[in-house]
Amino acid sequence: MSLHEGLKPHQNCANCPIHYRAICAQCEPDELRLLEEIKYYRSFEAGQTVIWAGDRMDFVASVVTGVATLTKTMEDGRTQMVGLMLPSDFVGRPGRDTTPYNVTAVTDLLMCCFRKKQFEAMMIRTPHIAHRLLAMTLDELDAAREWMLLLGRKTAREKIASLLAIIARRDADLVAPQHTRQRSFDLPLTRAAMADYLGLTLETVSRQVSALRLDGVIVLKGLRHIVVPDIDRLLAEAAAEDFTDVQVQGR
Amino acid sequence: MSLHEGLKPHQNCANCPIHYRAICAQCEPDELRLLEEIKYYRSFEAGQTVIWAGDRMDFVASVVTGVATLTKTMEDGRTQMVGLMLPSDFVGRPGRDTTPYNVTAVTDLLMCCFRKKQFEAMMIRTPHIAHRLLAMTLDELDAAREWMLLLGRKTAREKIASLLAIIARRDADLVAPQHTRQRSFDLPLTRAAMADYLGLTLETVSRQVSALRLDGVIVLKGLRHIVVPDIDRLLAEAAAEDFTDVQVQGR
DNA sequence: CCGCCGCGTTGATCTGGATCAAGGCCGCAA
DNA sequence: TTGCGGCCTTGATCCAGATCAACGCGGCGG
Repeated sequence: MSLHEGLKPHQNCANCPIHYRAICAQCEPDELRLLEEIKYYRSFEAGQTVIWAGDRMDFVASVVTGVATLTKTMEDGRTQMVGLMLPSDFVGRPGRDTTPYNVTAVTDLLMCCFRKKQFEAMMIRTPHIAHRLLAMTLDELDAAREWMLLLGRKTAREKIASLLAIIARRDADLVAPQHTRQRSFDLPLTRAAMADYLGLTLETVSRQVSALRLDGVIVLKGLRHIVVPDIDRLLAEAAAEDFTDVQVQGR
Repeated sequence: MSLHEGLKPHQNCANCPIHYRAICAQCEPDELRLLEEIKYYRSFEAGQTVIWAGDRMDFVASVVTGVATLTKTMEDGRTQMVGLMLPSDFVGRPGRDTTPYNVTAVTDLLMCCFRKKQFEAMMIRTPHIAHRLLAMTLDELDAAREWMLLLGRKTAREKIASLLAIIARRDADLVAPQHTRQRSFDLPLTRAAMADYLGLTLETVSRQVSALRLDGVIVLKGLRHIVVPDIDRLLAEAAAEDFTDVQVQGR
């Protein structure tokens, strides 16, 4: 699918696939019209870097389609993913002009951007945007803290199961809610990216994915498509007591 | 020091020790007067739980003096600290009525509280508060992401050094800025709490603290008071390239 | 004075995941 | 067709940190 084909359908915010959960979700029609005037789209190919840590960032943006990651890297090369940005997530920080992490497109990526200056001005005029940004930031903070529990205390197997559960859920949210226990989705990450996410090595990721497959928790169709026969089983493997609750009330 | 002695001096927000960096930092005098009317103090003794994960939380609060922790616990008892709240930090989430983590006083603790309902009403009327809360939440998110790097990729020794560096910095911020390389501070956490913070066991914490002491990176005066002869040496041990930058621009 | 308890240290051993190494699969370009 | 590069898997070995265990120290209540 070409990226340019993706552009046209969303010129109008009203048909935008992420409108109901993005930064603009609470905007009134007139506010939306203002946003529509200043927005512009940027697309990135899989693997491209959107912005480097420490660089000047003069825009903020919503992920429209595709997946981006935020990563931190130490001088010696150790890297840790600190954010997985899926459609509707918001990237950038009003009131600061450099990013503290790399932003990378891991799949082809379409972003809805606003010049930071203009966006900041909007924020002051339209409280709905500031309000929505606060709510989204608080959600991100909760997610980051959940992730800290994962990084600090979960086993490799639990980490893998948790990641799969998160992606399965976010994927399910985008389409109709499902009432069966079966889920299936495409894994947007390489083994190396999963390792960076989970604080593991890619070998360990590979081994644990194999183990979950051998134990029947997941079924692989090709390398990247995953079928989960029983989502509850996966959640149990993730040791995620309160996943359902937290995520549901989250957004 | 009795907790009640602590109450009187801050009845007036203007003399409050955390006023310049807490949620109320950007308030105009008239806004401050409104806050002053609805605020109330609560104090907790070291070890007391402020609120349990999942419980209804009908207030939000600033830490005035003392230290509190946010922790998450799995059914099998594994626990991970997900927030270390020092004076001026803000606890609670407007727009949600339960906490997803335990809040515990690790030292004697004084909090400046607001009923959530009233606070939410204030937020709508006074944009300075909403604005400040957004900035503080974004800072928290950055700190959480820094912490994720620590949990996912740092060695035990680096973790300890990082924690000591964070506390040394926050402590230094509260008093006059220091231009010597030497720092000293009281460690407000037990070995077990440090372990929960860092995703380690308390034995490993104990061993690594000893190792840093034997290597001359830190000097212990009693169990809890720590002298850092050369803060740059400690930062190097923490593998914290950008600590200074990030924290300075942070608040 | 004794015994207990909370907190910390230190030692011995074990193990989950890292590291090092080899090879498989697939798409693509020459 | 061959060769190559990206991605993934699997095996062998190693080691940082967990686990299990013992003990030290100071405060406190009997």
